[in-house]
Amino acid sequence: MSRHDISTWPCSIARAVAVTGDHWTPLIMRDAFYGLNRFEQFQRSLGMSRNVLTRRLNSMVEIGLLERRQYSTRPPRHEYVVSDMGTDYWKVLAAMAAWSDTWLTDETGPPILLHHDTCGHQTTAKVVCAHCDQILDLDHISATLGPGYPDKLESAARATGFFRDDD
Amino acid sequence: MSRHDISTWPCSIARAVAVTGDHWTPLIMRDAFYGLNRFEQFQRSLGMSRNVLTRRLNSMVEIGLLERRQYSTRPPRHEYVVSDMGTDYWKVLAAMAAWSDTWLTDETGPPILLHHDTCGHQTTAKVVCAHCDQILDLDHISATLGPGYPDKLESAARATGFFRDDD
DNA sequence: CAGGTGCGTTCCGAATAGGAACGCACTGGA
DNA sequence: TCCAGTGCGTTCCTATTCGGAACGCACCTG
Repeated sequence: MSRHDISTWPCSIARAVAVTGDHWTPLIMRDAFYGLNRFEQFQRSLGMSRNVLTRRLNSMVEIGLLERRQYSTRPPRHEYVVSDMGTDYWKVLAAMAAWSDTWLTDETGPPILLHHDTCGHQTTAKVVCAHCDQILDLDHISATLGPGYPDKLESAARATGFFRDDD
Repeated sequence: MSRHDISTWPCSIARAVAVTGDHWTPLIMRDAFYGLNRFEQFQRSLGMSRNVLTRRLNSMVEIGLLERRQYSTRPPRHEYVVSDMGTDYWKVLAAMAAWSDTWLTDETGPPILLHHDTCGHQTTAKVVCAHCDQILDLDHISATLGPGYPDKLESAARATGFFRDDD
């Protein structure tokens, strides 16, 4: 593990990046949400190297984003279905798509539109406060050290000035 | 460019991944949101290789996530400040942190808590429909081809069965 | 029995990341 | 004036990963 291991940092974002922060994982999840679940489908859809896909699928199963399910015993064949953890990752992709459609789209408009069947309208994702439903504006957010922050690093973290005192 | 170029795919997620989908960009943005804006600060905070940081900062400026601003002429020194595009990327990180705190946290709890100054409560991000404010549940979302979808690929896309017809 | 499909594995060359050292312009203190 | 320290990169080398092509193997289908 000479490669950087950020999965144990006391930072939610670092932990998320450690498991989903490569080029393929979000795209594999996207395809899985679209209903793809077999090796060959992912490979054809993404055009990625087969050995890399093997590795990625294995680690996504290990992480818990996907579950490997056998659909044939002879020959043994598996499909990869989205777990609860994986389903919840949808919100990250939705936020990403909303950002992308705002900032990376040319004048022709977004390539794909989302339709919210519940309300019947075309939609994009909005990220709001889980408590008051207001948009989570960076200017009105502050961070405090949480229970999972390692004690031994606490004083160093406070020295950065990032964090307000706990209430 | 023998390396895979996904930035021109007709997919909002692929485009987002193409520009922010490496290990460091989300973490640099996090630090920038915390108020860091100089080379040395990022390097110390993240412990990453200096040449990689140079490359990443340059491409983030080129993409538009950060703006390079000179704060000293002799010697020429720049700082990297978050652009509007970068500020809006906050929602992706917030969604990522919410996901991470749900699924990647051990029993001690999340390392960092967010406090929403507007409503005065501790909070996490929630991803909702921009139109009706209901949670964007994957089961109630369908996709349609948007105006930016390349015509030449349209029939192939429809053949996948992913997309409902446009209204 | 020949060809096709599904799912990998293996091998190799190319690209990238990481680490350490260096360069250079300035600053601040002795 | 000199010397250490800081800020911001660049350069060079090695370790790792990626992409692509080929191969293997078990089945199915005509």
